[in-house]
Amino acid sequence: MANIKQIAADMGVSVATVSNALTGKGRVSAQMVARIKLRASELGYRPSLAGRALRSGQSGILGLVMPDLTNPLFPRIAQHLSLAADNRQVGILIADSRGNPDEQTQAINRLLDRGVDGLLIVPQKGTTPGLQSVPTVIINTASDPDNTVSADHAGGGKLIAEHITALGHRHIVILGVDRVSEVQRDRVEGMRMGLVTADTVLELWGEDGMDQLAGAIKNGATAILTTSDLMALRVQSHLIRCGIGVPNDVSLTGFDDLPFGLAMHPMLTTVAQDVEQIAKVAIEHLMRAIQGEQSQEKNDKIAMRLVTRDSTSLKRNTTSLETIK
Amino acid sequence: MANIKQIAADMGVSVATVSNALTGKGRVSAQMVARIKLRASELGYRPSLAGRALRSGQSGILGLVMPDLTNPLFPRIAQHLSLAADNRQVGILIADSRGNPDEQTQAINRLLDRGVDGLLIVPQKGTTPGLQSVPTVIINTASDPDNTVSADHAGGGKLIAEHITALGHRHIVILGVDRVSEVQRDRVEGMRMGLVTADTVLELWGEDGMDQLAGAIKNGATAILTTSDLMALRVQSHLIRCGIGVPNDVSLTGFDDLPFGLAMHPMLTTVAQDVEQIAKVAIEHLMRAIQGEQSQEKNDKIAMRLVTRDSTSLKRNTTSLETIK
DNA sequence: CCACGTTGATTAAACGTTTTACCAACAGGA
DNA sequence: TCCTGTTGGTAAAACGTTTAATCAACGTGG
Repeated sequence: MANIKQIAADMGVSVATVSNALTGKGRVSAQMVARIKLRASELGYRPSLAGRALRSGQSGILGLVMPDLTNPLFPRIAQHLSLAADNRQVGILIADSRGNPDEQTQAINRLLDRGVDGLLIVPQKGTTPGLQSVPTVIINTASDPDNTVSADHAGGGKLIAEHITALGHRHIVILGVDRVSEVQRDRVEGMRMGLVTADTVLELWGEDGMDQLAGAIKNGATAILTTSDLMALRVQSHLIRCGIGVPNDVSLTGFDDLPFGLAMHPMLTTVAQDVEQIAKVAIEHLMRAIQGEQSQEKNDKIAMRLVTRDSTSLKRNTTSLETIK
Repeated sequence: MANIKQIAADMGVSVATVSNALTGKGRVSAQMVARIKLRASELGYRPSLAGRALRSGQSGILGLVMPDLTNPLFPRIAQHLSLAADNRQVGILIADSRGNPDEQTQAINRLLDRGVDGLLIVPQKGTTPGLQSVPTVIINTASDPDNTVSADHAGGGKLIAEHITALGHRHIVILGVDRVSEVQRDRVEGMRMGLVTADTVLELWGEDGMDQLAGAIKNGATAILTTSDLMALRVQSHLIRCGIGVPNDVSLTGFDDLPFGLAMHPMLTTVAQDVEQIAKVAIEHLMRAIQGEQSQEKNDKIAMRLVTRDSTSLKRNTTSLETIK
């Protein structure tokens, strides 16, 4: 627990000189800088962030507000945010908004109480946190007005739709999880853009949609595009029970590239968010805003990446189902 | 940005009195306390954590060190830790050890630099972080020497093994993921304890083990106990290809109760960690240690919970496989 | 020789809080 | 009346850092 005063006394020099030497500001002779730095590291000196924060008015800490754990991207985003923050010598304080908009604002307030310099918010489904007293970046909500960075969900939908049409499929089912989610709607929107060359596109939602699947396939659908890997897993289980094979009878895709997609058989074709890039850009924007520089582009969409695996294949001319018929 | 000095000036009173009134220490008349509290809330006063930290030497912040994202419990633990921390008015600063023991010590150092009052560490597989300069609690590693709180992995294994023997199964396969992981070994250990009444127990590990599965079943095994839900999913996919039905021909269990277990068909029987309790106990221990009280029990095992779903069933006298044979 | 710019370092204030020591006023008991 | 204890409050220091203002010393050009 060596402090600046001890180093100063130890070397017969003033505290200001030590501070200047260590931070590189002010005017100190080169050799004095060297001697001070040496002695400081010998003593294992660690500047007190509290002292610095008090003086500078900046805590060097960002607040991260995360929704409930239904978002399976949480750990990866947090991990990469933490990495990006480390590179810039700032810390990340987490808060949990527990699925509830009220808790979300409370979480934000707790972080503000702690004096964070800025906020990273992954908002609750459908909510748009208002303007805060510190610079803020919204993560991963599609069509938000203000400073937001997000995966290009629509682009991802288009990507996977183009993949499926390139394989020759012309009768497609889109299966969404939840209509209220803006993200889900964006994904579906993108899929439709990529399906302009398709003959029929059937859009289904949720549990009910699932039940109509077998019928749709009997009517000629050869590909199912879901808006979530979890949904894709459920569809696959469902199809097996109906005696429908993936990808032989019907191609199936997910969304988000969750780890279990690799454990499925066949392994799931899906589309992945570039969480690393999202985190990097988010921190960049936020730090720029904190340093008072206005960022030119208020809205940033990070491209998604197609992950081609085994659950999609070329459209066959005669499927086993047709022979059954 | 009202501070204590402004409130003091505003009310014609000294800063010490304001501080005493707001913190409840010192001697201030009841009515003065009321007046000061009122005025403070009117002005939207928020105490500066920096000032307080500097004076008290305590930051009110705990550091959380997490391993790479292969641990799917990360978000839930973090979430509940954050909740438990909120209740005690402390913040949680996250750091990522990125799968690498060197990075782990670096992450710890970064947190110490930030002046955290204590550390919560979920260690890398196989590593045991040394004694730190601040109170520390290790989370979720089984047989660690010091202050650790963890799920009772062995107990969980025993639980699921007893479930399977209660269903009448007598020829069991245990399938582990990775022999290096202490957690995995503990789970297997527990399973064996629950299988004392079984006739044959075959212990397999990893990819190779998977390949021997079909053979084992031909030889009469009727239940497969895995040490991870992910593994169970892969096994199920594998068995389907071999024409082996779950649970009709063979019962299957996972470990950890990950979300996708509900999306599988049949839904996966597994065993769940009580992460909420783990988080609560961990924070309790840590706060006690920070406040200088020695906790009596250095090691805490939190019971796991059996989640019975559809992938396990009563042992049939004649399975479809036997009729095939 | 003087005015002056530069270099290297110091002094002191400031950030917001907590806390110890002190003080004034007052009441009660002897 | 004097001693003592209590109550309600204040003054000032302390935590560790940064930084604006100041200063001494030392050439240097005029």
